Amino acid sequence: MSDRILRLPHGELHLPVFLPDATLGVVRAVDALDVEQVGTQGLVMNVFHLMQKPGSSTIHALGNLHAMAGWNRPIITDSGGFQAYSLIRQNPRAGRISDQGIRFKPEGAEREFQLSPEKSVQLQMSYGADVVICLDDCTHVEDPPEEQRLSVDRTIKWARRCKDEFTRQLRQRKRSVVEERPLLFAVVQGGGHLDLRRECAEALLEIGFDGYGYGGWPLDGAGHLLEEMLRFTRSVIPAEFPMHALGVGQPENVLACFRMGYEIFDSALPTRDARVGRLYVWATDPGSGPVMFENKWWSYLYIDDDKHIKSNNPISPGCDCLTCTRYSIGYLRHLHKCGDMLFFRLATIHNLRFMVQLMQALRASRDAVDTPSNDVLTAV
RNA sequence: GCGAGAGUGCCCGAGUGGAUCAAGGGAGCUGCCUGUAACACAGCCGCGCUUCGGCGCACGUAGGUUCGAAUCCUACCUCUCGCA
Repeated sequence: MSDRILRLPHGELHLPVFLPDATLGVVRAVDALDVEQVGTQGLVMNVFHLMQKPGSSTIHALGNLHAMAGWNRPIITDSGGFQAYSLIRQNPRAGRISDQGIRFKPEGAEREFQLSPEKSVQLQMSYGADVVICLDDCTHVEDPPEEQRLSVDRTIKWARRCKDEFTRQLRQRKRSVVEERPLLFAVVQGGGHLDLRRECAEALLEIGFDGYGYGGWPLDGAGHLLEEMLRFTRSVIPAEFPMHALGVGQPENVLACFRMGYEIFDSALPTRDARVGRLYVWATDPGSGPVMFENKWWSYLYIDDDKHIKSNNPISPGCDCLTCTRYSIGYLRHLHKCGDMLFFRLATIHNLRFMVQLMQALRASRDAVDTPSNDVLTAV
């Protein structure tokens, strides 16, 4: 079986991999053991949120991200570029982005925060992240060309500063510590412009990173995946580098991105969908044979639908998760309708299990066409 | 039993004679949700008809006054507080 593996300080990531978003240091509604038992390999956390809540000194006092969250497998930390961008896009008075970095004061916050490329890297490393992501200057596809230009220039400059800070931090580490170093990923911006995407990707490759991410909002106004842009960007980055489709988590979109060569995914969608009662269902039990991705291979189950009131079936036939092996759709619907918190946990466990199974199925589908080889991705 | 007060849509609650549909919350329902969302946002939200323009019935119940009543009057029912 061919296996593409990312070796990290806290373990390996077998690619492709989906990492649930534990933005604030927790996958909402579930505990670390739930996440682990479902087969999740790693989590994505976010410095933008964590530096505010609970704050860096508290995180350090609690033994850093892994100890704090009771999670001893890999953690990728996001730089905060996207979140700052989203915040400021929604409310221009909430912050400002300049060449120096980002200053922001979220509503309700006591003080102003600031993030620079250097600071983002310092924080991520000090928190004990396994993969550090460069601070990027995010845009929306529909933003004007001038802004895309500016975003690309800034993202490249910031990436260089992140790399410098990253190597500086590594050098300062004591030699006696024989732990594996974290990886550093850069993010390719460029909005909807092929030339800018290429320019950004090539400049980042020149600087040299362990992996790359597709940056910017990955969907168009109608919610469709920006396939052309994603495919093109992946094609510019050599195949030996893993690529992270940041924020892509809808199963269909994950499949599409995987086929383009993306192997790392993170999103709040599967867990959020779970919380609002939108559950993922396999058309056929993935444990009973290879998944045929050609047809309608999965569907949504809306737990509130009246037709489920007396359903004694599990959410997804054959699913081996705690929720499906133990509880019926009818009971889960009841839990949701009466607002019991248990629903959030059970639903989240199921959707996360679905994503793990999806990754296994994607890996199997690759094995069916690839020549067997062991391919361990090495650091630059 | 006596005295005082109160009964408004699923819940809370404004409204004390008149303009269009009983204000406004909450709950509920629909939609939205992809590197922030148990949030926020948008729509619906008394009942019955409808040729989709409307029509009829609803403010504890039943009568009454009035051109017109959730609003005023009478009786009854129910609840709350106080006194026995």
